[in-house]
Amino acid sequence: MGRIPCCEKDNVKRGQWTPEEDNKLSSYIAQNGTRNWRLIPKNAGLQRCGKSCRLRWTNYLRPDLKHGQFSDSEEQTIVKLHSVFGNRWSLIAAQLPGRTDNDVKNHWNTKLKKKLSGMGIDPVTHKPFSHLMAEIATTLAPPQAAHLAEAALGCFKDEVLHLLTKKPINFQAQHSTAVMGNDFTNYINYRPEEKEGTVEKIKLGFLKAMGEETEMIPSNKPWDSSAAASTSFAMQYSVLPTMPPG
DNA sequence: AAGCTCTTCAACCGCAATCAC
DNA sequence: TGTGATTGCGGTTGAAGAGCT
Repeated sequence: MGRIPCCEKDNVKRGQWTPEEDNKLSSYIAQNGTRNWRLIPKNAGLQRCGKSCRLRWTNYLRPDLKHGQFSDSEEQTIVKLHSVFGNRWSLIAAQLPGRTDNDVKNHWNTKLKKKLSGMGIDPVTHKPFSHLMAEIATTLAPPQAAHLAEAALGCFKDEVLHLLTKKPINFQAQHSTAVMGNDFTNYINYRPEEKEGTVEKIKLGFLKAMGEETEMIPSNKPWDSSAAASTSFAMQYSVLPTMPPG
């Protein structure tokens, strides 16, 4: 049996909308409203499925939509609401006049997620990665923790690699209005001095999780980034090499 | 200049919720 | 109250343009 299709796919055009189609749809809706999407394409003289018309109208043609860049305050709102509601895009978009759920979702996936990751914050839990690593390391017995930590590193390997090998993240600067505005300082509730501890916490957490001797690099020695790179890959594949000698 | 990769965002898909009868 | 139709939602895809080598 299977699902009943929402429309006859053979007779329906797909892909990008033309200005002519937009005009037809807009003028039809201006005169008749948006009742019964199934009939709208037929009545408006469009070879489109009703679902496609609804999407085009709600995401692009509606006169009350904003089409420009997201402002800093809009971004702050999205991040805050996402930390509470998760991927409930329509709920989040409802708090942003003129923005659609699709807009918010796209902006989150293409910009905000990366922004948070780059700041060392997990975009799913909204916690700093260092905290997640520490939680993994401290809440489980070593044998299970080792496997879970491996899995976690697989997920976060890009961010961890960034932390360990690329330029240090400047938490002070990241808290500034240049990135997320003043409110963001309150949103991430941790202190600038955590910068110093981030790498150490990750190393400690994994050493602990792996049941290794917690041999630490003396804090006055610089972290060898090439060794760090191989270390993080090694951790991904469950072999944790000895930390570089001091 | 050409080809490749990356990013963006409009559009599609399928499922779930809601509505109408 | 049950059932089919419609609408809403979130995940995913792919075309187009930008950037890089």
